[in-house]
Amino acid sequence: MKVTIKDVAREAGVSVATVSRVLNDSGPVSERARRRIRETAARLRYVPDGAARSLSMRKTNTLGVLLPELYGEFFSEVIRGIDHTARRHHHHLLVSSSHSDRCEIEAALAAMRGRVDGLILMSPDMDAHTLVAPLPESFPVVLLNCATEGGAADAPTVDALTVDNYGGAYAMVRHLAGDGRRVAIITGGDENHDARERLRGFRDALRDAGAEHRAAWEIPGDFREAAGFAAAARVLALRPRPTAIFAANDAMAIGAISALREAGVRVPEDIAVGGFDDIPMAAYVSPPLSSVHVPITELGARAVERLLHALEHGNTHVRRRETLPARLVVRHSSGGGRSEGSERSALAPSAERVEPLVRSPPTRRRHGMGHG
Amino acid sequence: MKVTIKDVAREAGVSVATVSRVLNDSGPVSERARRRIRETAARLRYVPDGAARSLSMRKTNTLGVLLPELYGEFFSEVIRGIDHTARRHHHHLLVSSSHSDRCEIEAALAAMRGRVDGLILMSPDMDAHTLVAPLPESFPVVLLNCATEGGAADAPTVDALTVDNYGGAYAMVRHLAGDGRRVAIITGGDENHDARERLRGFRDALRDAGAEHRAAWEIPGDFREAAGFAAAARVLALRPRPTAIFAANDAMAIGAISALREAGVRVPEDIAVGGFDDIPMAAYVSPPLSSVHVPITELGARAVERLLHALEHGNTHVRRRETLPARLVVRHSSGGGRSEGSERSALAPSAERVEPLVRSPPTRRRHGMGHG
DNA sequence: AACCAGTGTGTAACCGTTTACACCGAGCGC
DNA sequence: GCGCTCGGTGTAAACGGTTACACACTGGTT
Repeated sequence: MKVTIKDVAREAGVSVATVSRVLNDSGPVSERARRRIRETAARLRYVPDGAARSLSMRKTNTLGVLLPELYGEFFSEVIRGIDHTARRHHHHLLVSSSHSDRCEIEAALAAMRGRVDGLILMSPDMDAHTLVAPLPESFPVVLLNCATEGGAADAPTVDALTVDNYGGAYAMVRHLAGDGRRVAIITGGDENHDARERLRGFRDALRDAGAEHRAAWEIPGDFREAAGFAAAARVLALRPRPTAIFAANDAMAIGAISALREAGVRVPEDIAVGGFDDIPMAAYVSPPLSSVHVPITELGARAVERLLHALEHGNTHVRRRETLPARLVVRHSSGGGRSEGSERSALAPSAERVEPLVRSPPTRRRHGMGHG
Repeated sequence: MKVTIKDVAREAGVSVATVSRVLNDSGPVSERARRRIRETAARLRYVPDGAARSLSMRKTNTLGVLLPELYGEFFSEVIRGIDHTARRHHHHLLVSSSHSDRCEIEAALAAMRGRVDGLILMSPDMDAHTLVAPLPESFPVVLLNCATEGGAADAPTVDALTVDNYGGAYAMVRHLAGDGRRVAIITGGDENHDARERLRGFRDALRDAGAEHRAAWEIPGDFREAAGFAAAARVLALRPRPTAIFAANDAMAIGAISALREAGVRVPEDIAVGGFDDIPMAAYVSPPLSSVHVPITELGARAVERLLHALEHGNTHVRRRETLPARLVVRHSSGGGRSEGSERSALAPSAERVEPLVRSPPTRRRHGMGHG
């Protein structure tokens, strides 16, 4: 069928060991043989078989990536960070989407056995510990945005990375409540770890701000635009009516703004709106959406670095849980920035106020949209 | 180290062959042995090794996917279609990004040998035939949006899928020129296959419409937002000034609209703008952007189906080149749809006119943006 | 009684690599 | 001349599965 190392060896008049040594630069080979083998391999178009190599070396140079989905602005950016870092370290990516389904995750995990050296797992809807428990102790795993119940907080049993959902939500809600507004939240579901943390930040911020807080102001959502639309309608029916809405992600915030606009409610004059994630579209909607910027790409990049580190040290390193900072980005939907009519405001995020650091948004966006 | 099939066999008091037969449902095994093996395998948490399996069966159940990038609205949607279809057929995905660099592509191709059963390759910037030429004849490949110079048009040497760049551009330019407008184009680069086809559609549409056409009205771009911004400035300096701009993709169209707005030029009254791709953001910018909708997700899905078909038939099937239709979507930036101020127009694509079919945009978007 | 079909099982070859080990010269100090 | 190291090479055993083949046993035909 295909041309194997034996074909090359026979053709070049040497043994397979010598061919292997030349191709991997392992062990001494005479210059003459070296040249002839190189030439033969090129002529025969020989390419070593990955599966055989992996089996023999017990190393695949491949990282498994298991995300809830593979598309959408959020996951896309995660993958970007993962891909970029992995390829820099000459590793391949075996990706799969779990659809947050326990069976699918378990199946994917089983299927990856022997095909990957380590795993990056993102599963915000499920307890990750029970998922990775069946895996052998020596198998390196990095968790992304997962609830990690097991182990003490300062000595986790598995590596984990999170963005600062709590802190970001806290900052946003303090900002929204700052003008004496009554703040409602559209949540992201009870099962979701990110959603729970953001809700916790919301509650603590209101408490610390001395602002009023009612259970009815916590409207359930599911991270999708439609939920934001529906939830905003419910907010409008509340008495006293909240004067600010914190949506647990940007998609729901955008849905909420749609609903408010249809109802003739002005944003931000009547009701201010804030989101979470700072997806690229946030700066483009009208009015430009205040949000919490999370370093999504960096999250993926750091995950790969941690995984490779574990690989190098035989997974004997000390496990850590790391939280990446989130930054408040104030645009017009919460009263900051420039008014809607002026110049590029709806199209370019030139008028945003960022805390505490200044970001440079156009670069990222300009690269992200083109194709080909 | 890990638990292998031999461990299971020893523990269950049978031979490896029997264990293998049970786990794969191949060949007859007594009910008693079957039960004991199942129980033992579960107790030992045995999971077969993928690499060993691939090597032995000469089948990996994995598809290679090589794209210019892995992120951004466009590629993200392609991956979505690929992932969804592949997992439905129980195949895994080994993905890689090429950055349109010849060396990287060749390296990735080599690395995939023995790890994948077939390949989906998207490389709009490069002649794909010279890329896949080194691959063995028996290795199935599906090209996406590639220039395929080799072979007669009706008997291509390799499977290929494209979207109707020419037809979509043609429809858009006929639409823009319909009101007697002078249409300029912002191109996507000479090397890019998609860009070339869209330029061809532009030229033919102007010719068929009997509209004026000048070489100076073809402004070079590169598919990125910044290029659209710069190109629009150049358009404004032309005399007579064009009254419509066809940007070869949406990212450049959005950049162009920014530039026009900064210059105080009204869109669409003074200059109408049309894009290409219909990325999710297109309906959200202000004014909502007319574009050409391409079935990106379906492109990925079809590619997988073609690949699996080739796999089933030992790659002996007859190669085909297929073109997926593109649809004109008229929104306000080209004079269609509702005016900017009314209701949800800037936020929801409720006011768009679609030809020839009606699409249902909210569904896709609502799923695409959330995370978790 | 010889034959055959069919079921259940084990042995061993094979998939395409890497690599431990053995071996053989050559060069060199003693 | 003897033992040494050391560069260069080949042989064969892994790696962890699948599977062709042989074989044993059972029960029903001829």
